[in-house]
Amino acid sequence: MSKSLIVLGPAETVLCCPPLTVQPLSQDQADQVAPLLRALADPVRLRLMSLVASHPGGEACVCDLNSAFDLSQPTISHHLKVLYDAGLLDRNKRGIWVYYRARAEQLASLGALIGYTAASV
Amino acid sequence: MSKSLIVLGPAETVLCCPPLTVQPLSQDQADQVAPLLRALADPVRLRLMSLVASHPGGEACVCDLNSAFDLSQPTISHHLKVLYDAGLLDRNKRGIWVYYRARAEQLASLGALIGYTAASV
DNA sequence: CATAGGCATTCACAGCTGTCAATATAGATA
DNA sequence: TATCTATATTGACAGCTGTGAATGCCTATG
Repeated sequence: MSKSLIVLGPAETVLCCPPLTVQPLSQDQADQVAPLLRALADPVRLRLMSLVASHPGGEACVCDLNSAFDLSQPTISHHLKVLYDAGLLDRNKRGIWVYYRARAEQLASLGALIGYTAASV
Repeated sequence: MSKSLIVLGPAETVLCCPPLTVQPLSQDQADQVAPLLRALADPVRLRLMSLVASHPGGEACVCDLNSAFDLSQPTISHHLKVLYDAGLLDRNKRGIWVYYRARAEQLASLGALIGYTAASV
């Protein structure tokens, strides 16, 4: 029930909300949360997110990500940008290479919003 | 890490997956999960979902849902169908009225997949 | 400098999505 | 049966989305 302040995107701020099962979302809240889900709601971006999030060190180089897909480099770059703009990935350029890091707090917030239950399936 | 069998849609079955942060999703897994997120990734459907899920009794009548939006009845019906087809809502017709119920297990699975963390923000 | 490699951006296009008006369907009731 | 009410379906359309080809930008290294 306690509302938590989470950081969104390069410099945005969003006041988030209790779990779906606890209280109806306001239209404003829904308008803030939906873009995060939209960003995740694509098979390629889901795989990108899990590749980055589960990578040793919590970071993955784009060079590694490109090779995991049968898609063009611009397409992968586009998907990474969508995740970054949504505030789900951090970007970090070191030398020639660009590294992305998952924002665990954002994922945790989203997860708690959607299904906050101790009982497993 | 343990894979759990969850029920999807009117009669579908889906083998689900460990949290994004634990292990990369396979393409097949991503293809199965993405539609669920797509269904949720709309402000209207998010509000519909939370209205139903947080309704006393866990059930909500369409007649109540329509009045909560500034949208036409067919549009609400369309969004409910999307959530139903994705396996996130159950439908139940009693007399003239139709009641929808949230599938808590599905929401819990999705939530655990996205952000399974004890640490709050 | 100049060149090469890693990644982002632009442009273009087919396919999908949210919306409403019109219409259909199903159940209750007269 | 006829009619009314609640919900679903169909058809149409503007706007968005995922994709690749071509190109640009930055950084390291000759």
